Amino acid sequence: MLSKKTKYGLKALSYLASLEDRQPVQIAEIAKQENISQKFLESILLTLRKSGLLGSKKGKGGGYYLIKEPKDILMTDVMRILEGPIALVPCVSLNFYEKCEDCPDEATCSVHKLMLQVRDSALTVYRHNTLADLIE
Amino acid sequence: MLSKKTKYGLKALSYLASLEDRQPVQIAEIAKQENISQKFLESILLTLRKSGLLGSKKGKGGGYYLIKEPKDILMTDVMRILEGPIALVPCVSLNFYEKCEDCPDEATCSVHKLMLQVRDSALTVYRHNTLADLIE
DNA sequence: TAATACCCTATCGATTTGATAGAGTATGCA
DNA sequence: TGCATACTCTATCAAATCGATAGGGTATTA
Repeated sequence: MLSKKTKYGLKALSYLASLEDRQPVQIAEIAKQENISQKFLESILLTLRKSGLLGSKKGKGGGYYLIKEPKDILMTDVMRILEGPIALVPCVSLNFYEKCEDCPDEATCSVHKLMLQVRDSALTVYRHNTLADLIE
Repeated sequence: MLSKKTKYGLKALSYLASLEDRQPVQIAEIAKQENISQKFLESILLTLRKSGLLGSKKGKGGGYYLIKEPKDILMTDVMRILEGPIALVPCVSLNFYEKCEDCPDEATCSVHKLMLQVRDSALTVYRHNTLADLIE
């Protein structure tokens, strides 16, 4: 299941991308437009800023804004920042690899075999979608 | 993330499929061979039996066995039984559909759009894999 | 009839999730 | 300068979920 964090993060990014200019937008505006708890959204936007997808401006007239153009923001990056690993098990993860404790041999593991295919299929989707594609 | 329940369930099914005959196999044997907590596995096998994938025999010489041939057991069915919805959000689920509370319009929702593609890519994988494919 | 092995319910600690509260700090403008 | 604005950060919390375990019940077979 997709976490609310990821869902809200995607919606917030889409909202920013849908605006014509790249002026700072207040948290309150995004929260209201997208039906998101403002405080929760606050922490999500902070994550996105720290990871380099968003910029922020403090004080009056401040807010959050996209640093890159929507067409240059890949879903692979967004998903890894918000949701974490794209793989369903650590032993097939490219960026978060971990060996299974219980599994003696990955090469013959049926779960490994299946999850490798699932990961690749998901990666293909995320690599072919930018933020711009989502708001068309 | 894939739950341990699904992971163990897949391993147990693969173990049964890898055996030559279809005689009942005791929980203890599967648990030992696949490094799974026996009690936990017990509840998983019970789920698989209730859903029709496994049969069981009580008493001495009893155990669990596959009802269908491995090549006739689709991963779509296995995953739905063990893990639940294949979709990452209920609003794109075929078998567990639910409307999002916060989302005013699915047709224009960016999350919906992306998750629809992810679901389809996962479904394609699960539909093209049977239990027999996993143990090759 | 006794041993075996599945059946079922209950419980429990740990973790995660989604949300909230509140104080701190930088900025812009009058 | 001083104040209002709006992001920043930490702490907390209830609820849900997960993985695991315990223990007794019941059907079957040798």
